[in-house]
Amino acid sequence: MAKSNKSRYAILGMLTLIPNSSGYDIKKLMESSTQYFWKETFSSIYPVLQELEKDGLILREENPSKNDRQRHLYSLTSAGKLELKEWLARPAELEQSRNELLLKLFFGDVVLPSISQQHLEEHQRVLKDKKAVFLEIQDKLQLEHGEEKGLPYWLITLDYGIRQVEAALDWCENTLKQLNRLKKDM
Amino acid sequence: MAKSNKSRYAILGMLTLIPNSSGYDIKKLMESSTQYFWKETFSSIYPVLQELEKDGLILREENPSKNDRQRHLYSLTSAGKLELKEWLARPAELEQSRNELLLKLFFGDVVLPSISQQHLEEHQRVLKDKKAVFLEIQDKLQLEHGEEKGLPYWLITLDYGIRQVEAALDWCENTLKQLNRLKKDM
DNA sequence: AAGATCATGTAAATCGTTACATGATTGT
DNA sequence: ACAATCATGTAACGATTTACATGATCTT
Repeated sequence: MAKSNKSRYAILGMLTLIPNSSGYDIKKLMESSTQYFWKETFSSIYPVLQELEKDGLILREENPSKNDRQRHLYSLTSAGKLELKEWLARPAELEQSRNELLLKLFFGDVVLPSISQQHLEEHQRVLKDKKAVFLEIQDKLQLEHGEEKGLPYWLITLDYGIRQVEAALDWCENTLKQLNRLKKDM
Repeated sequence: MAKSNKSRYAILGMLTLIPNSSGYDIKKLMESSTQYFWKETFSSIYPVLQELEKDGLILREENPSKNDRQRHLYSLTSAGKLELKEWLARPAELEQSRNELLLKLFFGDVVLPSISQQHLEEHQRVLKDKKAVFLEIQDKLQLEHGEEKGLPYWLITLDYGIRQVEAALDWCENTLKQLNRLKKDM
């Protein structure tokens, strides 16, 4: 029995969006779509593709066109599509990750407020960039993929990212003000 | 040279909040404070405590009071406090984690909208509970720790959690409406 | 007496990332 | 020619979680 590896489903899913694709293609697609909530490295993609083929969930094209380089092109089998659907129907587990910024702020009392402020300002910059990127993607998606049936779902995940970033930006601003007040009271 | 293990700093930090504490105490404190953005298991805490002691960053109390059980009580050394402060001054790395819910929604087109709705409704329930817990902690912190100098910093990290949860709840509500519209258009 | 929880630790499994290794093809 | 990037993979490492192992103490 194969590992209950979630990379498997991410890869199966990507192959529904771009059938007849290589590991390389899958990586590129993830980079331009799910990157901020799901990504894979080549080191995980290639072994998983081999596994999925062995399990009969995907099929490797035998005869790629002559002038195509040494690309291994895969497509979902019906068993693969079924497995994907079954996973989609199962409840999602939420794994909360560590947040080093919050940990540093939590111990903020141990150092000067200006240190916490610097962390926040840096975070603010990162968030602003992130938001700008999200908004660009939002525009591009609507312009270039307005026809595709998946669009509403892609926009939903983007919207999540935008809202989280906006909330974090509000928090940064508010927190920076608070830290200024703390400084004055010292 | 020891690993650049971030657990080390989390544990050093906890020992500034509750000096003369055991691994068990540290775990309990994390559970009631940093749990939602940072937690450790016993299996990581005990080895790290041994390492930190070996590195001279914490000191194990030699003579715990007679009737205290086999507890190992640790406190920061000045070298430990310095190391903590140095880490606090360094920029925080942000590790974004995977989000299985978003991945499932991203592939929402492959299944019926009602499946995505179910995921969202379940998520909504979890978020509401989480928010309620956060608000309780907020009250409790202000009532029971109103005097402590660390309080503003603890509240800052809580505020982050509350704002993120609220933004996620807004997103859930909005997304559920959208999915209803999608259903009608089918 | 029994169950909860206090208390510390090791071993194994798992998972993901980084480094390594190789080579073809395309664009300038 | 040369750089970029296309393209596929393996090996090693590191970090975290789960399982295992043990036993004391407190509460009812």
